Amino acid sequence: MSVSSSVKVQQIVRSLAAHYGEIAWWPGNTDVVMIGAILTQQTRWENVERGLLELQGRGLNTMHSIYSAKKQDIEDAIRCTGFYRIKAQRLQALAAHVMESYGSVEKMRQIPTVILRTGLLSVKGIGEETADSILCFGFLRTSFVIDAYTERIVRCAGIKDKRKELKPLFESILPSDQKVYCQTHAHMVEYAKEYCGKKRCSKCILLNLNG
DNA sequence: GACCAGGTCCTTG
DNA sequence: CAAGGACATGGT
Repeated sequence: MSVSSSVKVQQIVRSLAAHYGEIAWWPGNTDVVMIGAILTQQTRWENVERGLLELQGRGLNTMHSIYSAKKQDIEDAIRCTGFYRIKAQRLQALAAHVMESYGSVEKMRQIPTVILRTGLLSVKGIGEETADSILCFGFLRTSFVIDAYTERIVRCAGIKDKRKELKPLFESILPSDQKVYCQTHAHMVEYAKEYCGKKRCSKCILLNLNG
Protein backbone atom coordinates (compact mmCIF):
# COMPACT_ATOMS: atom_id res chain seq x y z
CA MET A 1 0.00 0.00 0.00
CA SER A 2 1.54 3.24 -1.13
CA VAL A 3 1.51 6.53 0.73
CA SER A 4 -0.77 8.05 -1.87
CA SER A 5 -3.25 5.21 -1.40
CA SER A 6 -3.43 5.94 2.30
CA VAL A 7 -3.98 9.62 1.67
CA LYS A 8 -6.73 8.92 -0.83
CA VAL A 9 -8.49 6.52 1.49
CA GLN A 10 -8.34 9.10 4.26
CA GLN A 11 -9.91 11.65 1.93
CA ILE A 12 -12.65 9.25 0.92
CA VAL A 13 -13.48 8.31 4.50
CA ARG A 14 -13.47 11.92 5.64
CA SER A 15 -15.54 13.20 2.72
CA LEU A 16 -18.19 10.54 3.06
CA ALA A 17 -18.49 11.02 6.80
CA ALA A 18 -18.98 14.73 6.27
CA HIS A 19 -21.53 14.15 3.51
CA TYR A 20 -23.67 11.45 5.11
CA GLY A 21 -23.16 11.90 8.82
CA GLU A 22 -24.46 9.09 10.98
CA ILE A 23 -26.72 6.64 9.19
CA ALA A 24 -28.60 3.58 10.40
CA TRP A 25 -27.13 0.32 9.22
CA TRP A 26 -27.83 -3.34 9.77
CA PRO A 27 -30.04 -3.30 12.83
CA GLY A 28 -30.78 -6.58 14.53
CA ASN A 29 -29.20 -8.99 16.93
CA THR A 30 -26.10 -11.05 16.28
CA ASP A 31 -27.98 -14.07 14.97
CA VAL A 32 -29.89 -11.97 12.45
CA VAL A 33 -26.73 -10.27 11.29
CA MET A 34 -25.13 -13.64 10.71
CA ILE A 35 -28.09 -14.84 8.70
CA GLY A 36 -28.34 -11.59 6.76
CA ALA A 37 -24.64 -11.68 5.95
CA ILE A 38 -25.17 -14.89 4.01
CA LEU A 39 -28.49 -13.96 2.46
CA THR A 40 -27.09 -10.72 1.11
CA GLN A 41 -24.40 -12.43 -0.93
CA GLN A 42 -24.86 -11.11 -4.46
CA THR A 43 -28.35 -9.98 -3.51
CA ARG A 44 -30.25 -6.75 -2.96
CA TRP A 45 -30.96 -5.92 0.66
CA GLU A 46 -34.71 -5.48 0.09
CA ASN A 47 -34.97 -9.14 -0.87
CA VAL A 48 -32.85 -10.11 2.10
CA GLU A 49 -35.25 -8.37 4.44
CA ARG A 50 -38.14 -10.35 3.05
CA GLY A 51 -36.20 -13.54 3.53
CA LEU A 52 -35.41 -12.56 7.11
CA LEU A 53 -39.11 -11.99 7.80
CA GLU A 54 -39.99 -15.35 6.28
CA LEU A 55 -37.43 -17.02 8.50
CA GLN A 56 -38.68 -15.16 11.54
CA GLY A 57 -42.24 -16.24 10.78
CA ARG A 58 -41.10 -19.86 10.89
CA GLY A 59 -39.01 -19.43 14.02
CA LEU A 60 -35.84 -19.91 12.02
CA ASN A 61 -34.10 -16.68 12.91
CA THR A 62 -31.44 -18.03 15.29
CA MET A 63 -28.35 -20.15 14.81
CA HIS A 64 -29.81 -22.64 17.26
CA SER A 65 -33.06 -23.08 15.33
CA ILE A 66 -31.35 -23.20 11.94
CA TYR A 67 -28.99 -25.84 13.25
CA SER A 68 -31.82 -28.26 13.91
CA ALA A 69 -34.18 -27.18 11.10
CA LYS A 70 -34.92 -29.16 7.97
CA LYS A 71 -33.07 -27.73 5.00
CA GLN A 72 -36.25 -27.73 2.95
CA ASP A 73 -37.90 -25.36 5.42
CA ILE A 74 -35.01 -22.95 5.22
CA GLU A 75 -35.05 -23.08 1.43
CA ASP A 76 -38.76 -22.31 1.35
CA ALA A 77 -38.24 -19.28 3.58
CA ILE A 78 -35.35 -17.74 1.67
CA ARG A 79 -36.35 -18.45 -1.91
CA CYS A 80 -36.89 -14.73 -2.52
CA THR A 81 -33.21 -14.03 -1.90
CA GLY A 82 -31.97 -16.10 -4.82
CA PHE A 83 -29.36 -18.88 -4.72
CA TYR A 84 -31.68 -20.31 -2.11
CA ARG A 85 -30.40 -23.86 -2.13
CA ILE A 86 -26.76 -22.99 -1.67
CA LYS A 87 -27.63 -20.30 0.87
CA ALA A 88 -29.68 -22.74 2.94
CA GLN A 89 -26.68 -25.02 2.92
CA ARG A 90 -24.38 -22.17 3.95
CA LEU A 91 -26.70 -21.12 6.77
CA GLN A 92 -26.67 -24.63 8.15
CA ALA A 93 -22.91 -24.87 7.78
CA LEU A 94 -22.55 -21.64 9.75
CA ALA A 95 -25.03 -22.78 12.39
CA ALA A 96 -23.16 -26.08 12.73
CA HIS A 97 -19.89 -24.20 13.16
CA VAL A 98 -21.38 -21.99 15.86
CA MET A 99 -23.06 -24.77 17.80
CA GLU A 100 -20.36 -27.39 17.45
CA SER A 101 -17.30 -25.19 17.91
CA TYR A 102 -18.63 -22.82 20.57
CA GLY A 103 -21.95 -24.16 21.83
CA SER A 104 -23.79 -20.90 21.29
CA VAL A 105 -23.52 -17.43 19.80
CA GLU A 106 -23.09 -16.01 23.30
CA LYS A 107 -19.99 -18.09 23.90
CA MET A 108 -18.41 -16.54 20.82
CA ARG A 109 -18.43 -13.04 22.30
CA GLN A 110 -15.41 -13.70 24.49
CA ILE A 111 -13.32 -15.11 21.65
CA PRO A 112 -10.60 -12.90 20.10
CA THR A 113 -11.42 -11.46 16.69
CA VAL A 114 -8.67 -13.21 14.76
CA ILE A 115 -9.74 -16.58 16.12
CA LEU A 116 -13.37 -15.96 15.27
CA ARG A 117 -12.39 -14.83 11.79
CA THR A 118 -10.29 -17.88 11.07
CA GLY A 119 -13.14 -20.07 12.23
CA LEU A 120 -15.71 -18.28 10.09
CA LEU A 121 -13.48 -18.49 7.02
CA SER A 122 -13.22 -22.23 7.52
CA VAL A 123 -16.96 -22.55 6.91
CA LYS A 124 -17.72 -23.39 3.30
CA GLY A 125 -19.66 -20.52 1.82
CA ILE A 126 -18.21 -17.84 4.06
CA GLY A 127 -15.56 -15.69 2.45
CA GLU A 128 -13.84 -12.54 3.63
CA GLU A 129 -16.70 -10.15 3.11
CA THR A 130 -19.23 -12.32 4.88
CA ALA A 131 -16.86 -13.05 7.75
CA ASP A 132 -15.97 -9.39 8.23
CA SER A 133 -19.62 -8.34 8.05
CA ILE A 134 -20.44 -10.79 10.83
CA LEU A 135 -17.49 -9.60 12.92
CA CYS A 136 -18.07 -5.88 12.36
CA PHE A 137 -21.85 -5.67 12.56
CA GLY A 138 -22.68 -8.80 14.55
CA PHE A 139 -19.87 -8.88 17.09
CA LEU A 140 -18.91 -5.21 16.99
CA ARG A 141 -15.28 -5.86 16.21
CA THR A 142 -12.89 -3.58 14.33
CA SER A 143 -12.77 -5.75 11.23
CA PHE A 144 -13.34 -3.66 8.12
CA VAL A 145 -15.56 -4.99 5.35
CA ILE A 146 -14.40 -4.78 1.76
CA ASP A 147 -17.20 -5.33 -0.73
CA ALA A 148 -17.78 -4.72 -4.42
CA TYR A 149 -18.96 -1.17 -3.74
CA THR A 150 -15.91 -0.26 -1.72
CA GLU A 151 -13.65 -1.67 -4.39
CA ARG A 152 -15.46 0.33 -7.06
CA ILE A 153 -15.02 3.60 -5.20
CA VAL A 154 -11.39 2.86 -4.51
CA ARG A 155 -10.71 2.10 -8.19
CA CYS A 156 -12.52 5.25 -9.15
CA ALA A 157 -10.15 7.16 -6.90
CA GLY A 158 -7.20 5.71 -8.76
CA ILE A 159 -6.04 3.38 -6.02
CA LYS A 160 -4.35 0.39 -7.63
CA ASP A 161 -3.84 -1.85 -4.63
CA LYS A 162 -5.11 -5.40 -5.02
CA ARG A 163 -8.34 -6.31 -3.33
CA LYS A 164 -6.50 -8.30 -0.69
CA GLU A 165 -4.59 -5.17 0.31
CA LEU A 166 -7.65 -3.00 0.77
CA LYS A 167 -8.69 -4.32 4.18
CA PRO A 168 -5.29 -3.65 5.81
CA LEU A 169 -5.17 -0.34 3.97
CA PHE A 170 -8.46 0.86 5.46
CA GLU A 171 -7.65 -0.56 8.88
CA SER A 172 -4.35 1.29 8.92
CA ILE A 173 -6.02 4.66 8.54
CA LEU A 174 -9.24 4.18 10.54
CA PRO A 175 -9.28 5.11 14.23
CA SER A 176 -9.72 2.10 16.50
CA ASP A 177 -13.35 2.94 17.02
CA GLN A 178 -15.74 0.17 16.18
CA LYS A 179 -18.59 2.51 15.32
CA VAL A 180 -16.41 4.25 12.78
CA TYR A 181 -15.83 0.91 11.10
CA CYS A 182 -19.57 0.33 10.79
CA GLN A 183 -20.29 3.84 9.64
CA THR A 184 -17.51 3.93 7.09
CA HIS A 185 -18.71 0.77 5.44
CA ALA A 186 -22.24 2.11 5.43
CA HIS A 187 -21.04 5.31 3.79
CA MET A 188 -19.23 3.36 1.09
CA VAL A 189 -22.34 1.45 0.16
CA GLU A 190 -24.58 4.50 0.15
CA TYR A 191 -22.21 6.48 -1.97
CA ALA A 192 -21.57 3.70 -4.47
CA LYS A 193 -25.27 2.97 -4.89
CA GLU A 194 -25.91 6.61 -5.55
CA TYR A 195 -22.98 7.62 -7.69
CA CYS A 196 -20.69 4.78 -8.59
CA GLY A 197 -22.36 2.42 -11.05
CA LYS A 198 -20.82 -0.78 -12.26
CA LYS A 199 -20.08 0.53 -15.71
CA ARG A 200 -19.13 4.05 -14.89
CA CYS A 201 -18.74 6.32 -11.93
CA SER A 202 -20.90 9.31 -12.68
CA LYS A 203 -19.78 11.61 -9.94
CA CYS A 204 -16.60 11.28 -8.09
CA ILE A 205 -17.00 15.01 -8.10
CA LEU A 206 -18.40 14.77 -4.63
CA LEU A 207 -15.16 13.27 -3.46
CA ASN A 208 -12.93 15.36 -5.64
CA LEU A 209 -11.00 12.27 -6.48
CA ASN A 210 -10.39 12.49 -10.17
CA GLY A 211 -6.71 12.26 -10.82
C1' DG B 1 -35.80 -9.50 -22.87
C1' DA B 2 -31.30 -7.99 -21.14
C1' DC B 3 -28.86 -6.84 -17.24
C1' DC B 4 -27.70 -6.48 -12.51
C1' DA B 5 -27.65 -7.49 -7.41
C1' DG B 6 -23.79 -5.55 -0.30
C1' DG B 7 -20.13 -13.43 -2.91
C1' DT B 8 -18.11 -17.79 -2.87
C1' DC B 9 -16.52 -21.97 -4.75
C1' DC B 10 -14.68 -24.76 -8.38
C1' DT B 11 -12.41 -25.54 -12.67
C1' DT B 12 -9.07 -24.11 -16.37
C1' DG B 13 -5.23 -21.92 -18.68
C1' DC C 1 -2.59 -16.18 -9.90
C1' DA C 2 -6.46 -14.56 -13.36
C1' DA C 3 -10.56 -15.58 -15.59
C1' DG C 4 -14.92 -17.76 -16.33
C1' DG C 5 -18.97 -20.31 -14.91
C1' DA C 6 -22.50 -21.92 -11.50
C1' DC C 7 -25.69 -20.83 -8.13
C1' DA C 8 -31.50 -18.36 -8.74
C1' DT C 9 -34.92 -14.95 -7.65
C1' DG C 10 -36.60 -10.26 -8.26
C1' DG C 11 -36.41 -5.47 -9.82
C1' DT C 12 -35.56 -1.93 -13.62
